[in-house]
Amino acid sequence: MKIKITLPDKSQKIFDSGITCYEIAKEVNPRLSKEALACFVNDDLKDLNAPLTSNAKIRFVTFNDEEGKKVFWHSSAHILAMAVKELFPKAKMTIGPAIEKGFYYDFYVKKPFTKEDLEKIEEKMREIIKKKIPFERKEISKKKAQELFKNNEFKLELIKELETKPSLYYNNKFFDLCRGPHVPNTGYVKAIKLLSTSSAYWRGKSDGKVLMRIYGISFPKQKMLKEYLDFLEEVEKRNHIKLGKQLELYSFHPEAPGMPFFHDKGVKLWNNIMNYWKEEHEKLGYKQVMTPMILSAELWERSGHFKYYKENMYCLEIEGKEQAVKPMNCPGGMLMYKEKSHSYREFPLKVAELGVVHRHELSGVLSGLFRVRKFTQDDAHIYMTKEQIVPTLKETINLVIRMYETFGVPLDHVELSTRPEKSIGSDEQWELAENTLKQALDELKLNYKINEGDGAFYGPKIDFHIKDVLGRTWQCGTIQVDFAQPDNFDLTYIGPDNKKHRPVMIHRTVLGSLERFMAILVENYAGAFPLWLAPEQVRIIPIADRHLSFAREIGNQFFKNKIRYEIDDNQETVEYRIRKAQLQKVPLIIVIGDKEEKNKTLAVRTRDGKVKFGVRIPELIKYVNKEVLRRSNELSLKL
RNA sequence: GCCCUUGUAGCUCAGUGGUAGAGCACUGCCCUCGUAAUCCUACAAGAAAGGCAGGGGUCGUGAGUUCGAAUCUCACCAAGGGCUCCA
Repeated sequence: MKIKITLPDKSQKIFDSGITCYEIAKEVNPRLSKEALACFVNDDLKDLNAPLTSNAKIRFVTFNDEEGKKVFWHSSAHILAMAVKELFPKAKMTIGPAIEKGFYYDFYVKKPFTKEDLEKIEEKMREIIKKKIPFERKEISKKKAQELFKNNEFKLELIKELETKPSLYYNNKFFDLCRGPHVPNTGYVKAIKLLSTSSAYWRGKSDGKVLMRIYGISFPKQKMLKEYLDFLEEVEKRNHIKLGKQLELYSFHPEAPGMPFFHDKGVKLWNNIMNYWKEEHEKLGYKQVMTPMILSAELWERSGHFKYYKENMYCLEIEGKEQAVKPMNCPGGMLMYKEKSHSYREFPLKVAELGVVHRHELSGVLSGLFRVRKFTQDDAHIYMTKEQIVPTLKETINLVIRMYETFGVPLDHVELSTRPEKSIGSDEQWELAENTLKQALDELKLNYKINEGDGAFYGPKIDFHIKDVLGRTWQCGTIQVDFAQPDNFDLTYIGPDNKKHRPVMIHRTVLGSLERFMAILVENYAGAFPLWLAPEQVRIIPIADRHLSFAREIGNQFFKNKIRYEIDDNQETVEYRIRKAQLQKVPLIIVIGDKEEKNKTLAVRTRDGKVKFGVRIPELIKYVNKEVLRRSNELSLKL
C-alpha cells in the first residue's frame, strides 16, 4: 500500500505504508535526520520511529523548537530515571517532565540523594548515553499496566486516572509509563549535567508524600552545555545578595527576617532611583501622598482584607483595640479620597504613594530582596470617568515602558489576566474593564499574552515583564482595575449633570516593589551602575600625602556640582587603592600626583581600565553632569 | 508552613571526639609609591594586591551523650534550594 506524505516544504511524496518519519527525514535531507528529535504527524507529536500508515502532513521538530526541547529534556529525564533505577533499585519512580530550562525527575526514596550520589548518577547516565539505547513504545492494557506497577502507588494513581490506553517506553529492560514522544535513542543526548537536588510534594500537595527531586540540563552539543554552565556562573556572580554585601548596599539580619537593612550606599542608590521616579510622575501631574502604617481593624473589615488576606497581615492590639499594619495602600488612599467631594473636572485624579507595606510571607519563600516581608510599592490610584479609561491606561503604559528603558531593563512582554471564577462585580463591569485594557494595548500596538481567569477577584489586570542583560525576565509593574474598593468605600464624584457617580479606579505600580526592582538593577548591572545611578560616582586617589589638600579642593568642587565622590587617602599603594575602587565598581577613578597638582588637571580612569591624562576639572564636571542628566546607561569617557 | 542542604573571625573557607586555624579584610608602625587582580585560547615574553607587627571567636542558640563536643544526638533560630511545570 502507498501513502501520500505532505512534507514540511509543502511538497508531497508517495511512500510505502509503514515507513517511519526517521526514514522520510533521511531520504529528504540527511542532515535533518540527524537533527530531528520528533515529528508532528498532522497535529500530533510522534516518535521519529513511529510507522506511518495513512496519508499525513508531517513537520520535524529539532532542538531549536520549543517542542523539540521538551522531547529532548523529557528523554533526558528518562535517562536519569534509568540511572537511578540501576544504582538505587528501591527508589520508586514518579514523574519526570521537561521544564522551561532542563528537566527533573521525582523519586520516592528513604534517604535523600547526596552530592556523591549525584556524581555517580551522572556517570551512569553518561554510560547509558554512550550505549545509544533505543526508546521503544508499547501500548498495553490498563490491567497489565497495573500489574507491572503493582509496587508503585504513584504510577498506579496515574494509571487509574488515564483516559487513554497506557503506553510504556522501553530502553532494554528499563521501562516507564509515559505518553512520549521520545528521541530515537539515548545517544541523541550528547551533554548532560545534574544541577541540584531538592524536595517536592507528590503532585504539589503539601499534605502529600515528600519526593526527592533531581534537576538536570542536557544538550545535543557539548559546547551548548558549556555555554549554559557559563551562564549559570554569570548568574551566580551577579547574585544581588552577595553583591549587596560586597558593595555595602544592604544587609539582612535574623532579628528581622525578610526585612532588609539599607546602608548608606544602598540609600544613595535608592534615592537616585526615586529622584527619577518623582520627576516622571510630577511631569504627568501625579500628586504624592503618605498614609499611615497602622490602621484599625474596622477599616480592614470594610476593605475586605480581613476576609481575604488576614493571615498575611501583622495584627496588634493597642488599648484593647485591634489594629493591623498595612499590607496594601489602597484603604488608606480611599479614606483620603473621601476627605472631600470630588468633581469630574479634577479627573483623572492621579494620587501616588511610595507605600511601605508589610506582608507576612511564609518563612520558606523569603529570598533576598526578591521576596521580602517589608517592601515599598511605587503605588498610585487613579480615579476617572469611564471615558477617561483608555487614554489614562495608554498614558500609564507609556510611562512604564519609558521608565524601564531608562533603567536599562526594557519591557519584554505584557500579560493580560481576565476574570477568575471567584469574582465580584457585574458582567458589564468586567466586560468594560477587560475591553478597555485590550483596547489600550491594541492601540499602542503592544503584543500581549492573555491569562484566562488569572485576574484579581476585584478586577482584571495587566502585568509588565522586563528583560535583563542575561535575558532573564521579571515581572515588575502592574495595572489593575478595581471594582471592589469604590463600592466598599462608597466613592463618588459629581458629574456634569450635577449628580453623584461612582468613579472608575485603577491601581498601578511601575517598578512594583522598589526593593525587588533594586535587586534586578544590581543583577542587571552586576553592581557596576551607570553614572546616574552609582552611589559613588568618583573615587579620588591622592598618590602621596602632599597631594591630599589638592584632592580635597577637587572634592569640594565636585560637592558644589552634586557629584558623589569619596577620597581614598589610605596608607596603601596607588595600585592597591585602584584595585579596591575597581572592585567596588566605582565608575570613575581619579589619581592625583605632582603632575596634576602642578597643571591643575586630572588623570581619569574609567571602570573598564582606560585612562585619560590631563583632563581639566570643569571638563570632567561637565561630562558627569551631562551623563547624569541624560541618564546614560553606558560609561565612556568622551570629553 | 512543609522538605532538603548549610551555619567556625567582617568575608571566603579548612578543621570529624583531645590546645581554635588560614588567606583576605581590620588596627598600628615603616614606606609616599603613576593606573589592580583573575580566568581562557595560540605564540613569545613577563608579572605576582609593598614590608613588619597586632587585635579579633561562648565554632548559629539551647539542651543531652561523654572524663572530654566545633565534631555525636535532639530541639529551636536563620540562610540557600525547592514545594505552579504531570504518565
